[in-house]
Amino acid sequence: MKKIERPTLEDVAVAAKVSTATISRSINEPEKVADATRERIQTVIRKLGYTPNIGGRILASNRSNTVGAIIPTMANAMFASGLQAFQQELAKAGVTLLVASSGYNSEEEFQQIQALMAQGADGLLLIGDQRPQESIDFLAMRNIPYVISWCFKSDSDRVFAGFDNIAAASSITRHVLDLGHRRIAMIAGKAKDNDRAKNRILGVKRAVKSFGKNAQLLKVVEADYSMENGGDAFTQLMDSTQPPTVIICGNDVLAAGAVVRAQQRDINIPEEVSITGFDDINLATAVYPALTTVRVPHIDMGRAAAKLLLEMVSGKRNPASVAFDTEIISRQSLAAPAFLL
Amino acid sequence: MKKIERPTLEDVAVAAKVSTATISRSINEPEKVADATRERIQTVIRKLGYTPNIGGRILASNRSNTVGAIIPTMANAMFASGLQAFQQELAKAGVTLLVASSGYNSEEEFQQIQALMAQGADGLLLIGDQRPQESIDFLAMRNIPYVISWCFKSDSDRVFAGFDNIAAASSITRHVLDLGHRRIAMIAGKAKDNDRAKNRILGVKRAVKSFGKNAQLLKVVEADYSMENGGDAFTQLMDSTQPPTVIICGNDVLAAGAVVRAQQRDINIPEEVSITGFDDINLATAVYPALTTVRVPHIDMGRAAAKLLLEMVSGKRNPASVAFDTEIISRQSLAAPAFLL
DNA sequence: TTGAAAGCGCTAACAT
DNA sequence: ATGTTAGCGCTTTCAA
Repeated sequence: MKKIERPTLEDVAVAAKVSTATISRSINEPEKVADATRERIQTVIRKLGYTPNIGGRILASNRSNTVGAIIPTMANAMFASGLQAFQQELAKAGVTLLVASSGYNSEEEFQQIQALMAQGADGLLLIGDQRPQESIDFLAMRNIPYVISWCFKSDSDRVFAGFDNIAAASSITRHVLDLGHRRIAMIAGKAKDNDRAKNRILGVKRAVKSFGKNAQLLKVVEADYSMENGGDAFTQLMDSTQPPTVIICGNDVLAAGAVVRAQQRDINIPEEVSITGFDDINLATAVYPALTTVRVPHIDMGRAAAKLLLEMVSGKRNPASVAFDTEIISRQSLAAPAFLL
Repeated sequence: MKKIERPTLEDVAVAAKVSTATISRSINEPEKVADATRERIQTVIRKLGYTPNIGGRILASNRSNTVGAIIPTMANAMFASGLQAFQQELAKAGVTLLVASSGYNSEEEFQQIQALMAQGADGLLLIGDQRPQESIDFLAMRNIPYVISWCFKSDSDRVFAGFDNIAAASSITRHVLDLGHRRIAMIAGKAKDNDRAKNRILGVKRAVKSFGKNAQLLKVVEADYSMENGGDAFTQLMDSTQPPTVIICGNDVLAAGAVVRAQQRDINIPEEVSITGFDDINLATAVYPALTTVRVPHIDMGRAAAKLLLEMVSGKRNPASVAFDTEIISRQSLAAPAFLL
């Protein structure tokens, strides 16, 4: 079987008896081509099975119609639905998505930034606002547009599509305090290289502090995001000499792990200790009792990030960052502390 | 601030006083360049901040070093960790990943196949072996290598990195029968456009049938993958005049939904009815009681798929498909039926 | 081991 | 509305 040569613009041009420029136009700016011509070209394209060579296109237009996303991990549901929304929004604009994962590691993220840029990404989606100067400088030097999601800063020249982690963590903490809890503990994500984890800790600390002397944050345990680790942290907290009446978790995976462990150890939630989550993923409603948690607008963030990035890629200078509200979803894992009941 | 022109191979060549060909070689086939020359070139490259223009590279080499993956959805954990493994394996080979989602819809998948190929993907990862002839022909016509994951066929010219859904479903069904269950129901994924769902149903049917007259598959309810739908299907099944003693679910999300619903309705699992899952994702251990389920080798599949695809992209004709075993993970949602206890 | 040079297929500025 | 044409930056023979 002979290898069939792939048709080029030139072939189409010859067959349709027009110039290559007209073919190019009829593909990229159809409205600039006469209807009759366009239809004739369409027919020829279909007959020849022509598809543009992406290399030629990128080379000539200096645009790849591709953007990259670097997320900490795809292995849990946390980023998945936001990423999906991001991709779908891009697809509408004919832009495709390159993905890479950093494993919550700044060095690895830097590698992936370079890799995606080397692949010609026109823009980048990054998670969180904490990265080494090296990465920031690199992005600036290469002048590539990027938007940051999962966090928000108002006083920054960077562009965000996210929410205020400090405020969100403070609000769930205040909610917990309002219910009467005074002895609070936290199971947080590892704060290293992770400003979301860091800020959630900060938010809890601030809310407790500003509540006054009566309330205290007994302990903050940091753990990598997994149910197992959440369970271990729970054990550690409950076995301490002064156990908390509520445990605020930096994420639903950790919280779910804590709830499951409580069950195994026959500790009643929320009677003996309350637990709260963060993110509102599937897991939150799977555990028993279901998690009271902070709902994060995954889908909206993904969509907004895509829109912003698309604008920036097509030349808009400094689009306004967008901040989303979070919402406390009340379920059964949180109640007033026992001594009040 | 003046826009700095991005340096090209030519610039590097001039600065290093060699030809562009040598620079190109020192990047792509370093061993073919004298050590001294290579080092000199390296220095210049760093000084100028040179990075290759991807368009030029693709155009000249006719290779994009990019592969695409089209998965039904990123919005649940099912495909996430396999995709992550796939990407990481690719990254080792300097290949980047384009992703798109099809929403379990063949037509949409076809669109995405075209989109990713138009973006120059050198190869494709597809989920499942069921797609319209249109898609198959298109892939064949364009002669693009692709591997199929999440299922397996031995008598096919396509390349698979997956497992046998029929066998896996049969094995959990036999396990259930061995425990003494005779009245079985199933909550399956929607079979349309989804051969994994279809084959899992088939596997259950076959195992029940070959067990003989005593056992019967009362009913198969199809539902889109969500906990809510799983719960609704559970209700429907339990409210029927002849409720089952065990419900085999086509996926952990559906099973988790069923377990949660049982809790809400105060139906004891596994005393009143047993439930089994499929996939072994996080959710399986979050619900109470934890799901007895079929473990699918997500990570291994992702890795194997990447290796196969990489081979095919670099010219290997027909690498051997790889089949993985699944494993039944026993937890607490499955027990012998009440009348045997 | 290195260099010269011919494209790769497309877009976009300009001309008509 | 359409055509002409000059590159875009790189890889890859072929020759030296």
